[in-house]
Amino acid sequence: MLDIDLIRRNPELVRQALRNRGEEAALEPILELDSQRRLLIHEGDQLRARRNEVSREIGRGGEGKTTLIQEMRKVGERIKALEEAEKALEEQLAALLLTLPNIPRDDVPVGPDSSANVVVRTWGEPRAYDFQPKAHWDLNESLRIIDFQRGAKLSGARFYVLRNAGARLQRSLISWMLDMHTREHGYTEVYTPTLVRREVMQGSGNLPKFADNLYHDQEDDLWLIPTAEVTLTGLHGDELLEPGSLPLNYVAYSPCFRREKAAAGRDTRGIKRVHQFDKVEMYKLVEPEQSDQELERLVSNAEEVLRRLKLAYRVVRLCTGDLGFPSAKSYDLEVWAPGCQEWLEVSSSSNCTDFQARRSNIRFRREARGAPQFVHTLNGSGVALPRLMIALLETYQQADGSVVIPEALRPHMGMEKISPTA
RNA sequence: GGAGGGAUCGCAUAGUGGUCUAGUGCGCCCGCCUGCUAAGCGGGUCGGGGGGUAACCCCCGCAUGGGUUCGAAUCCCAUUCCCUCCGCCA
Repeated sequence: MLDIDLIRRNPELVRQALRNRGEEAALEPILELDSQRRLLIHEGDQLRARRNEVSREIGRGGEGKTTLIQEMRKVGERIKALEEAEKALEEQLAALLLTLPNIPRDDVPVGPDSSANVVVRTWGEPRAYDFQPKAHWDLNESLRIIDFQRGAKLSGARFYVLRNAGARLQRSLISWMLDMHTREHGYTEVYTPTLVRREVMQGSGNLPKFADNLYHDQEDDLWLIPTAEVTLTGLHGDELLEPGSLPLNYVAYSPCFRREKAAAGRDTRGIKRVHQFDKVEMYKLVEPEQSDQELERLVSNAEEVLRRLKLAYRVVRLCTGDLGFPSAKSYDLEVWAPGCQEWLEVSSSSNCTDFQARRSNIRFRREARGAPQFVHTLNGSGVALPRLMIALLETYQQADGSVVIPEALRPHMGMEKISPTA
């Protein structure tokens, strides 16, 4: 949510910022509703002040009570009418404000779409092969650790079953990443619900605009999270954090659910794009001055996962047109998958500034007597599992169809190699 | 799913229609005093919104939403959450 005060004071700045994202925002209706709203508030406040005063007078038993009571009955009716009108305006205003995305940071390259993204660095060399590396779905023909048929039998297209070393690999990666982020990077591990109330989904920015991509239980109006970012945003919702509580650094493992309606027909082979996947998510709540530098740290924490697995990757700075709805600045990590010959997005780290904090009402106080202020929130995958596993399987495949487990993961995995099964 | 109890300022509590402009204690902040600390003394201490150049003024908020009333923390209705017990259950 954008600051209504900013829109009021500097609509041109907001308009241009959103235009850079490819969004033509209609700010006039917002400004119009806002000024109407303030007129109503003003009149209502004055009438309430008068009623309070007169009621006190009546209580003291002054003369002319009956006329005053008559008069106040009228005033009460007017107040009620004003309150109803005010409520309606506020709902309309909120509905409009909730559809505006965040304003990009100044150093975000301006561009229309992913073609204008900038590769800021690459790490590692893609391995050289003396055979033709296979895509993971072909590798899987002999490994048989991903069961697509039975996934579809259970739940339909874009669902899969992991078995044997496949399931074990995923579990090891989760635990290994959580250990790294908690023990070495200073994050606190949390485990959150996977179903959330509507307001929580709205707080992170997924509702109202992206209902299409979410699974929803109608009976209880609960929503399946597409990422733990949702619950980590809501975690401190409606809280006023005491001085000294920031920064807060969280890491959470969770399943993620996405309907992927917009990508129907794309990436249908393998496990690159699925309806349910697991992810380890990092999340920070920080003071506003810290958020830019914290984003760099967050990215580097995510990179560490790939470095230790010795996977070739690149860091991409997203341009204005490619930013996610709540993000002011984002980096993606893309890992090289030699089988499908593709850079796979395994992580996206964003500085959401005060956008989610406003929607979720997360504030802090600098000093004991200080005025409350919105925190800045950041999120970054650390990292998403299916694509990480694609990269691992494809990168470490051998000519005989086996896959060598990278050194760093062996203690957790308890094996050195995944071999084809009969 | 059933029965009962509860939700007031950071914490603890007072408050059962107008003197509540929500009191008191603890905690916290600022002073004073004092070798230091503690104690003591004095003052202050919530959030949101509106108006005003400002000093400041006003409105709203006692879980949430409605209702009754000139006036609601207080009365009525509904909902949510927490606790206890019963039933069911990984």
